Amino acid sequence: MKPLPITSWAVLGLLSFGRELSGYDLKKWADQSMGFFYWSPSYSQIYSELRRLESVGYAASEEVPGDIRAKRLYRITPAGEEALRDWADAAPVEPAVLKHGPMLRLWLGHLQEPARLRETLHAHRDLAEQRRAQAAADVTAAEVHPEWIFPVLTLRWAEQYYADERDRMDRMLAELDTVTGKD
Amino acid sequence: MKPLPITSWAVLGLLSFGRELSGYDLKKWADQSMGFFYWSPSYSQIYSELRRLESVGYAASEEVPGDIRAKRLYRITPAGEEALRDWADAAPVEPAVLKHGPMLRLWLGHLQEPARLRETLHAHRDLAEQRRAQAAADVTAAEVHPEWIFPVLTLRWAEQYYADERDRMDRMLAELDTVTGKD
DNA sequence: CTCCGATATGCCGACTAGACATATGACTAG
DNA sequence: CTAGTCATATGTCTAGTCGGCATATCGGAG
Repeated sequence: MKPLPITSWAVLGLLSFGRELSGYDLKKWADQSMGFFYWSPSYSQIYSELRRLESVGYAASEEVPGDIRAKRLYRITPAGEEALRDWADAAPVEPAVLKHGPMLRLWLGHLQEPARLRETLHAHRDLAEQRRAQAAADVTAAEVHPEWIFPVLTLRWAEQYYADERDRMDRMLAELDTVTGKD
Repeated sequence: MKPLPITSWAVLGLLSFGRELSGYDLKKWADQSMGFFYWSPSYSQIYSELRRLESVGYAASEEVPGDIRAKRLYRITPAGEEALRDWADAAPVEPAVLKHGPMLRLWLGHLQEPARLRETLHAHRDLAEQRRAQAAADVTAAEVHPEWIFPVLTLRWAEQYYADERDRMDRMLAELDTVTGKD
């Protein structure tokens, strides 16, 4: 019995809030609730993780005939809940990993027109502000549910994270002006 | 002729500073200089990227008999430099992606002892401070070379990034205390 | 009336990480 | 003095992951 990858536990974690979800629901909800601080696994990934979780007995599913087309709803099993708790308790926490495309571009700044570079960084700054606003709105919507306290904490964190990101970009743009002489 | 993945351009970018480097050198230098804001491609990845870059004519190499064992030094070709410039100018910049393990743990906070969770977040806080200090030291070492201005800008950004990360963790730990009643 | 987007699932190819394999000299702990 | 570990240097192999495409149907926009 080999250890499961983190993605498996993340998907099982989505199920651990007690709702029955289809693969499609799961993806949408993952994008919304974990998307601010963690990756968004692709649909294909989610569907194959669900099959794996079911095969090891951590999840169970049933076919539900829908209006448009049938779907399969998954729920966590008691065995799955126990395994998830054990994992959260014992597994080492890997450090945060960042893949920052705009910074990579800045690092290669000697290859580009300063004006073009500034455009790129400015677009990133605006995106950060959009995400901050979205996180702020999600906090407001979620904090009325006391059982979502931990997701709310991460949303508050995300709001600050994207505010910081926006402010760093503003400072970086100003610094870039002094370096390239505003040309 | 299909487009190359970003990693190819990142490796070519490492060569664009004009030095001749072995795959081993490249990995070490990538860890040091881009590691703060971008992933660190594995050795296997780097070696296969170098072979690909040479096969499309963007890099050239020569065998150098070393003291201990021979090594192969790569350099960028004029065609590679032009292709890299075109890429930097034209390719869309993908948004930054974060994979934040400690936040994932907080999101699943209902599964864990509050004390254990606090340990995890505190360890992450200390790691952020370490990285901030390292980035600050690298800024000092690199800013004496005027041709490294863009890498220096990204290092200054990284110093602020990890300072912000540290401060957010401090605030999050305080907030967690009020939520879980310091138990 | 046709095209597009949302629902819902899944395959396939390409990309990526990480463990391991190999070879050797230099340091270092018992 | 000798075994173990580290650094150099390159590479194979497995498993994990992403993104594009395929499929099917319904409702709304133009």
